[in-house]
Amino acid sequence: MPASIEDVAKLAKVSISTVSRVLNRRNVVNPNTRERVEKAIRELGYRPNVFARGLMLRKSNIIGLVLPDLHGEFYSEIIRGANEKTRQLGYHLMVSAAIESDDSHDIVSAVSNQGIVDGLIAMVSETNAGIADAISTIDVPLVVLDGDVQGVRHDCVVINQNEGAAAMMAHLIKIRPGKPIIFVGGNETNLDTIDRLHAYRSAVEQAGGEVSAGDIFHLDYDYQTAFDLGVEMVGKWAKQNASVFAANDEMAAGIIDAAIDAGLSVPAQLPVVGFDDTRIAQLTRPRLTTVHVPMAIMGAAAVELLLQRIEDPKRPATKITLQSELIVRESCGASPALHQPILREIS
Amino acid sequence: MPASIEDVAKLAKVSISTVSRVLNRRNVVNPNTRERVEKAIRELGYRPNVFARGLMLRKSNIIGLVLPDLHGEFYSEIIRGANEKTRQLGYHLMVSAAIESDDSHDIVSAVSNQGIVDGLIAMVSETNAGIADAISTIDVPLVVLDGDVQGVRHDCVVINQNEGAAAMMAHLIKIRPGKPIIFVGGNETNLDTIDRLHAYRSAVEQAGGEVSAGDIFHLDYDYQTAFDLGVEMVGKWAKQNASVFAANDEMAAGIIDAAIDAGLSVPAQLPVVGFDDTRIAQLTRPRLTTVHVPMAIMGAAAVELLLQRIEDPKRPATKITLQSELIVRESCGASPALHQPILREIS
DNA sequence: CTGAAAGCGCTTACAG
DNA sequence: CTGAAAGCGCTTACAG
Repeated sequence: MPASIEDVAKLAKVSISTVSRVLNRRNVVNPNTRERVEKAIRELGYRPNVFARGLMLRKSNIIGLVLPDLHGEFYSEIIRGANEKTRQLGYHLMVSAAIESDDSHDIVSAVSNQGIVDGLIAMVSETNAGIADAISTIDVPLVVLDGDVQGVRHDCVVINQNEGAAAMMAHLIKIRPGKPIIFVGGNETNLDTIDRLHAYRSAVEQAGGEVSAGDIFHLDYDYQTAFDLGVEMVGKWAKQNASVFAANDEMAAGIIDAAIDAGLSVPAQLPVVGFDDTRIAQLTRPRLTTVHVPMAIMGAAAVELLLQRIEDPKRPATKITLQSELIVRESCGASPALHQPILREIS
Repeated sequence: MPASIEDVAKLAKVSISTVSRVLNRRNVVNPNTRERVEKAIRELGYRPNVFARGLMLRKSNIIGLVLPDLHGEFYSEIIRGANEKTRQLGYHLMVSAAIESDDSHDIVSAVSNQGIVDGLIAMVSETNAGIADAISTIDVPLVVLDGDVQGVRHDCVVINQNEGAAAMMAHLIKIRPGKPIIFVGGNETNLDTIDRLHAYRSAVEQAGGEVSAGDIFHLDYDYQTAFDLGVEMVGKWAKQNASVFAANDEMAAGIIDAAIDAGLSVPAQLPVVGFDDTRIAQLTRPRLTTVHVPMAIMGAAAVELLLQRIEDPKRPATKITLQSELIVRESCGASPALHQPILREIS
């Protein structure tokens, strides 16, 4: 049984009020008294009981992070950024992600309904996700990542994907003017895919082209399915002098590998670009031209925002927009030197 | 202000004792009464206060997971496995990882000293880490991942790396009998590297070879440093008809890329193999021959073990050993068909 | 500057 | 089967 505040009080021959005061550095405690108390605390190895404290203060110093998934670098980078900021600011991080067996409601309640977190960061990556409903029922400060939830007042941090995606499209169009660009996205209801596809359409139309349904594919962000698609399509795409714009790096890698297996040279016969700028982007050969998305920073920014909200519950809702950035490597067929001028043109 | 147990009691016209009883499904409560109470609970949207409950029960249903780092797939897979099992068993997961600014003591205390977790899973990956000291001071049930901590009674789950590493070495020796094998490890104090290097030495000696200091390199598990080393050494290694045994997939990828950039063909002129079987292993060309390490399972097993210990504090300390497994792909120069016979020989 | 006392929201013997 | 009461370990007015 660990020492309680009463044990400390007895040892230091003061009341528990005084012990509590030195703990919370409130009103000035007499230096001598304080020293006695501190000595007792040390001797007893006393640490305040979090539950008793939480009961009074209604604060746990724990924030929750709810993710739709835990596969891949994308999410782990968010956790990494959130962990760092959380620790720096003296909080703790409770992480929860969807598992196969649960509907999205469970995920949120798993971390929030217990009432133990002081606030919640939730990533909403699907438009149709019940997670949005679930979120709308929670009653702690909330920061939404990536998406938006109707009907709840909340802060959010999003990535301006449009910017990076538009730069990428401009880049591809510049390299192969008038040639088709294939879009390989994730699920149709996935918010990131929606954003990136939107940028794709705009760019194609703006360039005077026409968006063809046959140029758009919806997969699942995985290497293997993209590889399989590539096996089937890569020859045809090369014949059209097309380029491939994949909505994440893994799918780009899959398509590149399929192309190479088919004896095509990337980028010469088929430029392929990705999105996210994960580690994978530097491991493929050719190295991936992609769009950098600051995932760890997103996690950290969310934590900061949330803690500000916890401190001041009625500050105006804030939206932080992080910029994405075109990273030109080898898989698009343009030397990095080409990069600057192009960027300038579209800005 | 959320509803309290008293609000429920009033609405249902019973005492708080009765409300508490229906909540905890203790002694049979009269069905009629129970129904009244449950109705009140529903109407009020009542949820028990975790802090008050924790104060009485001394239980938070939160377990802590302390990791040395959060970069890369290795750790994220552990989190994924732990998250799944934790949720299945009705617990919550608090994650904490080292950040640059702290000494290892901070990491552990960040999650355990608050006294809020019911138990702790800690990964110890360095022999010299102060984290071991820090861990020895904690007073909740503990499961150690990968390493071992002196002087504390604890359960642990480890990977039998020796098995996979030995199989890999036998495989390499079989392919190029009598030729040198280069070992590229992580830090010298890293437990995984120590294990893998040990298997390396044994295998070389057992094959009648001699371990040469010049064949052993200690890097940092990163792609880039391995690539740099490769740039420098790859030609020499190829001339010696050597093979390269890297202690993780990323470094193997770095060396492969360096070899290819140098105009060498992998595996024909330089077989290179990895360790861990992360996603990267399937993205490299040639695909990596590597050793599969069940990371997610390790995370899940640790959670299970911890919860068993929490339930029964005096059960004997248990050690779970998970097997690693040689995965033959392309980068070693042996067709998978060769795989089975070789495995049989060494077993 | 310090102490006695109330109260946070629960659980759990103890009576009835 | 149900209620009154004590107690978990804190914080915080309120007096002094």
